[in-house]
Amino acid sequence: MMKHSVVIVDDHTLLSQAIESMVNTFDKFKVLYTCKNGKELMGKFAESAKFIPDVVLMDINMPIMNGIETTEWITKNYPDVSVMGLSVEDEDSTILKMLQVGAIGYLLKDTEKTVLEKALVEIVENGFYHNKSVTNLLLKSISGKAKQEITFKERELTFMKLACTELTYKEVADKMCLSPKTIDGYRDVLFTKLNVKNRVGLVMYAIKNKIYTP
Amino acid sequence: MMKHSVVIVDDHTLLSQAIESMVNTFDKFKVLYTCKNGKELMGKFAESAKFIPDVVLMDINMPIMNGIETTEWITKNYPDVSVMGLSVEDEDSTILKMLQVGAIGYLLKDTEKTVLEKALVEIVENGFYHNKSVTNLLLKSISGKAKQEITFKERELTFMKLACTELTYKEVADKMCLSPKTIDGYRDVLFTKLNVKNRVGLVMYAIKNKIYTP
DNA sequence: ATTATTTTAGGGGAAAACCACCTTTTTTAG
DNA sequence: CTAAAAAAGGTGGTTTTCCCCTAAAATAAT
Repeated sequence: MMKHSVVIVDDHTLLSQAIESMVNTFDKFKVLYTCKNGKELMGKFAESAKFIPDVVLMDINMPIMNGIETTEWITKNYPDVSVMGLSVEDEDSTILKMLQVGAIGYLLKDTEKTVLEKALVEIVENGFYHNKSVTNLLLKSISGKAKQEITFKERELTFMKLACTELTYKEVADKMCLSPKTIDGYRDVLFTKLNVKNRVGLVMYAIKNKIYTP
Repeated sequence: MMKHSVVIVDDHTLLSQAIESMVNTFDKFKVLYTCKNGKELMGKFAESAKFIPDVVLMDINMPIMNGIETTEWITKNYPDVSVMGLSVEDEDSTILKMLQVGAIGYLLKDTEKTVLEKALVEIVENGFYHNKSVTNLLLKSISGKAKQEITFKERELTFMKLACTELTYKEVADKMCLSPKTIDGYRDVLFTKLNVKNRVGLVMYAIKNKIYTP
């Protein structure tokens, strides 16, 4: 029997190679190659049809081109390739986003070896894999409990980043070449929009949502 | 030839099992078992002498009992066991701390498979492994450039954590059953000690140093 | 061209945060 | 037992933040 081909995308070389070793112990699967980011994967795909696998195991947190963008690109241009998300974080919004852009399954990094194998088998045989947490998440999402996206204007993002520093609002206004009163306005809008009470709340929101990275 | 035994400690099951698969492909090494945290490892060591390996591959960021504490315990009680740190983060202070408590080497998670194998070989043959970044770090440390530890009292830590919330200092004082003026004092001491100008600076310090986790 | 809408800006006031300096109590160490 | 250090509390003041409300200017839509 022909083994199914797998490609692993993860910026941590050791991890991707370790997962490679593991996948290679599975009966029905073999690793074609590994990549450090989405860009590298795009290059491979373009290079030759031989480099297009059955399944991609995709880490979410990568520099250069992250898992979500890359997954979107794959499912759009190579709909026959199944993408499975792989991440240490189990934030609802991240998982949902992956599924929205076409990932066919999602695994947290602290799952058992056998679970990964079963997931891979299900993907190539049934075309999908959902573990319980994803199912629960989907249910939550459908029943409308998953919070809707909050979007920000460019200026608001700039302001938020500066609010995460030791600058006073007056100094922030200087940096942005605006009147302090305008900054006052941005702050008030964001406080309402994000439902926070003060600057610390704003800072926490920015960090939790990766608008500002400490 | 007898293979050297390796134990992997990492809270992410998939990763530890993946690394297990990889190590098992090395000629001279085989994995005895894997653990999810330091506590589990202590249990194993106590259970039977058969569970004491030649080398421990230790992740730093773990719940329950972290890599540093665990390493300290191992080197103190089982000096014949070599511990090698393994982490995604390359913060100077973390690596130094690992070496201080007796780790015999340190690898970032984005190293090549062959590097890991070479490191393991060096450890069992020469008794140590140092890659270039660790060497540089040691040089920096010796030349006194590595910043000295700042320590905190229990109260200060509690205060810092509460300062990272949307509570006002008055509310923080209530929570800690202290006068607002005492809180004022804590704040002033910390501002000076950490060289920050305002509450946002304090919050950032707490997050960067994992005193508060968002 | 005339509405909307968004962006920017401002006044005034209350609360919170910040800062410098001082006193008392409790702990710790010699 | 006592000197020193650390912790806790206090005065009084300045600056910053926060919040309500209004409005000109720029942009987009009809």
